[in-house]
Amino acid sequence: MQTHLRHTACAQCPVRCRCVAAGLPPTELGRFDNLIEERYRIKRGRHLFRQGDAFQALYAVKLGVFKTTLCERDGREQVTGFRMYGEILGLDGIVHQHHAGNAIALEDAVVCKLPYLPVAALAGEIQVLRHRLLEMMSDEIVRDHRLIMLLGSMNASERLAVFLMNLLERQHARGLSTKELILRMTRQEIASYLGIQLETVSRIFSRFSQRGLIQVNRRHIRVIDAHQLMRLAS
Amino acid sequence: MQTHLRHTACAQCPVRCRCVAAGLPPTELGRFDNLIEERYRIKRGRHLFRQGDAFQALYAVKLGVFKTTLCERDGREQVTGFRMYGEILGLDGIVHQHHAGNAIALEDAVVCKLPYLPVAALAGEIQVLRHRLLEMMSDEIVRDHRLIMLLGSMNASERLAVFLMNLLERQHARGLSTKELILRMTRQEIASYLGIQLETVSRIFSRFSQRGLIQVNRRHIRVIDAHQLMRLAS
DNA sequence: CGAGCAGTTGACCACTGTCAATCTCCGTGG
DNA sequence: CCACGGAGATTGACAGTGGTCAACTGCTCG
Repeated sequence: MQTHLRHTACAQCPVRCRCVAAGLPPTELGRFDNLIEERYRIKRGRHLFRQGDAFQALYAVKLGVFKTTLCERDGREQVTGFRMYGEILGLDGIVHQHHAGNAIALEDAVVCKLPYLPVAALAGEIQVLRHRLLEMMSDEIVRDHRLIMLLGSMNASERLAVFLMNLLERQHARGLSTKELILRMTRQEIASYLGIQLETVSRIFSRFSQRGLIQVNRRHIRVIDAHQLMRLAS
Repeated sequence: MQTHLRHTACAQCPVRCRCVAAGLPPTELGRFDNLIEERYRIKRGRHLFRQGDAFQALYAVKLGVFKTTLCERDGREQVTGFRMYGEILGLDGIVHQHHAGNAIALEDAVVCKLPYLPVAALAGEIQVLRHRLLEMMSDEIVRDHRLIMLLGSMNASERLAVFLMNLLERQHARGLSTKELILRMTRQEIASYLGIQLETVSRIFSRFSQRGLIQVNRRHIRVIDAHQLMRLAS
């Protein structure tokens, strides 16, 4: 499932500013770094962890994109989020010591394993780390609430517009294009995330395209009228 | 908006076992207790805090029920949760130092104000408190994910069945009746929370009633066939 | 090069939303 | 004490968004 990677110091990590280690002064960064035993390469389509697995660590995405999902007894799968580099996976495992959902790589990915107990212990000593940890959890809660609002009160077009704007925003924050999008997920996965059917996703992409808001070619999206799209996302 | 209350020690608090202070040994409970300057009485319908307010503290519900909501620019309001005693409000304010949503009392309520920075500082020293804090945030994330699953993949009847079972569960955990429910919220608030219309809530209550699953009298629900209801909630 | 998965599009219809009328409490004030 | 007003809840009629089923296309990858 996973391939080991040679250790690379946090100090050299290009996504440190988004990670749990953000803001740590050099001396303490070293202590944090020592806790990270392993970095993994996860192949596209493989699980980083599964619902019900014993919880041992949080994971920081260094490269690639993951989807997080929940499975019902009856087999229905709900996508609860997409995580790209600099974001954290596994926060929902802390309460019950078991992962509450799945994390699956949408493309070949690399993660750092942050063993929970040692990190939490270090957070006792280092104030910056402690606040950062609480901040990241709070951030996840805020994002979840926004998704709840989307699912609870928007129609299909609004949902898709919000979804696109959100991806563009995250690309922008990472210094990437704000016009071009390469979707890492299938229509099915987008649909599940947005609480609609895959056919509806497809139809609305087509409608947006006809109205001159975007150009669609399978996973490749080019934004033509960002302003109009923003208005739709209200 | 708020009325001050005389200080009551955490050691005597009947809901301590559910609070952030759960599991603290007596000596350290005193230190925690010292941080809590104030306890408030909130009248029904009043805000505990508003979206955008500066974030200073978390709040533990001692008595009563709150709804948490998010407001859109266009005035749409989405209910994101209901909190009863022993639960925590305000965790979404930590990231941006501003409350990300509203908290409104559905009946006369009492809360303890837990000033964030002092509590976080104490969490640096007391391991139990630190873990408890992280646990409660993780718990909120898990609950949000379950709501996302409900909103993303269930039909209206399933949503209402899950809602009822969830309330019953929480009552059970608190030693209250598992057959009788007094709803503290309006049909409109239930509807918003479940991502449907209030008329749909009303219709499905009627349908459940006709099928002999429950008896409905406005805010008063009596469960007749819990097993069947559970099955619906799948 | 072929199989199979991903995506698009059409036809049809059901669930739920919308609008409106009515009913039932409950609190307030004459 | 009763009448009145208003908010909350129920119910009906109708309409529309989005779900379902099915056919078809075109990548992509082994």
